[in-house]
Amino acid sequence: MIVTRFAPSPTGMLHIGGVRTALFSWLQTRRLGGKFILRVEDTDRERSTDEAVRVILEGMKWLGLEADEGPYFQTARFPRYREVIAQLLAEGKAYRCYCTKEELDQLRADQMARKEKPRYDGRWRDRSDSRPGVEPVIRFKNPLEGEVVVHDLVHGDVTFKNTELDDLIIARGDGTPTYNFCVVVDDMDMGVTHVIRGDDHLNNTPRQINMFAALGAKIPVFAHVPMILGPDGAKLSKRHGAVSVLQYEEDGFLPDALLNYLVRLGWSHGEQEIFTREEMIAAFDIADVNKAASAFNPEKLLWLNQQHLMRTNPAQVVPYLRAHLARLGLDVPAPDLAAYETYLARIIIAQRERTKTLKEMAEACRYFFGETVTLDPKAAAKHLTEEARALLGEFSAVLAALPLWQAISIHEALNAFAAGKALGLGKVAQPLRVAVTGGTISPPIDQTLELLGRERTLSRLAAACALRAG
RNA sequence: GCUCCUUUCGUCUAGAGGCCCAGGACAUAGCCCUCUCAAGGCUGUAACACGGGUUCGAAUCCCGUAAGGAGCGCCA
Repeated sequence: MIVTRFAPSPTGMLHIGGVRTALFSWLQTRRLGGKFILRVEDTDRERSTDEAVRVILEGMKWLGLEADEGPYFQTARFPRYREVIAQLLAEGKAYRCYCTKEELDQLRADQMARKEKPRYDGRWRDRSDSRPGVEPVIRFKNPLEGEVVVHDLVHGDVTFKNTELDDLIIARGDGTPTYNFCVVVDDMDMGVTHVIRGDDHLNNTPRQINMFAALGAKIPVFAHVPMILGPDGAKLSKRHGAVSVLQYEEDGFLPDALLNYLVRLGWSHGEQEIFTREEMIAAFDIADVNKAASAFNPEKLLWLNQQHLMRTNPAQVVPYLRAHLARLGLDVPAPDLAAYETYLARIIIAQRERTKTLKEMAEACRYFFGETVTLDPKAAAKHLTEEARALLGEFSAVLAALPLWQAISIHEALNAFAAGKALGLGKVAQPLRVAVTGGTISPPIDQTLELLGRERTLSRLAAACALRAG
């Protein structure tokens, strides 16, 4: 069985870069029935925030990337790390280093001056004495020679020389463990078989492999996925894209659309652009992921969101639309909840091909709620002219007499009415639209009227006709 | 500076030596459809970073160069 994990650090907001890594890990386990673990790497207690943890948990839930295990918190595992450190120390695979920060800074500065790669020189590696007044850090004894080969599913084999690696710190002066060490212990303890993470970690991997080896653990398979760049090709920043994943919920995106967009960054399956969750699961393989970073393209996300809006069963969209209507104070369920939701589903069908997000859709739906409607002054001035209002007055009598209140019959009545007046359809439909929706944009007028119902249609027409009458 | 990674239309990508004077998608331009806005359909503009090799033949293999990125922390 394959085991993957998503291990975000709650020092910044979970954004789409992290989400895509999570998605890749999750997908890789779904097809083959593996296990997906969520682990919060919160060892940096200074910079970790509760808010960031909340975003991770809520974001993953919103996206439906539910973990099979966890969330684990590294801060809860400190005793275990201490235990492993003691073991390494006892086995001579780690040692205490009494260097002060000043000493290390000096060492680095000297090396830089000599144009060398800055690294710890191992000066305490073979000492067994101590230095009073200095709380020692614990360093891992990295092999001095040989090579480490990272077998990477996206990059292939990447070779590092051990001479390029130094003895990294695995526990700070205060005894707390550091990232590179915790990851190894966790991945070992949790039986992680596939480490899928951003390629900014590729350089850390050889050290981690050496630690896995020192602990006698099985070395997992790695897959370092490329980063996501901002639309301008620069590193993702707060100005574009590096916002909390929950922002996308607020902006009106469907989780599946966001996931679909992200899965296509660095991965493809023939010429297919639109994937349901199930299709992604069936087609995805981490080994097919590209090596190069890709830029985030908000337009394509928008397009995909609409595609999903148009293809998803309206009943499934209803709860999402309701959340956005609620934000506008428009979600007032009728006593008959089922009827209300059916009504919303019909609205969704009418609106989905002209709105790209749920937020837009909710805003475009204002005139479907409430009795009256506010007229857009410009639209009214242009379309509700005196003769237009006369037409509307006449036509409303036709509507009032219509035996069946259905789009088809409304459509026929409208056609006949316009033909009778020798007018183009637009000459009647557009004033009608303005009178009844307040603006110039809506679904086809027959559908709009059907959804509005006869009562509201007639009262709004009457209101429009009464407008500045005389 | 050193080590590692990356490089096909503006963007996401297809392409694993001849099927490619490079295909699809978003965006963009034009046309069609049309009661508005859309959606949809059709057509167009647009790319193999550069330089050397290898080969009958290279986007695909090799070597350089350039440009980006990452790591080199008692951050994760």
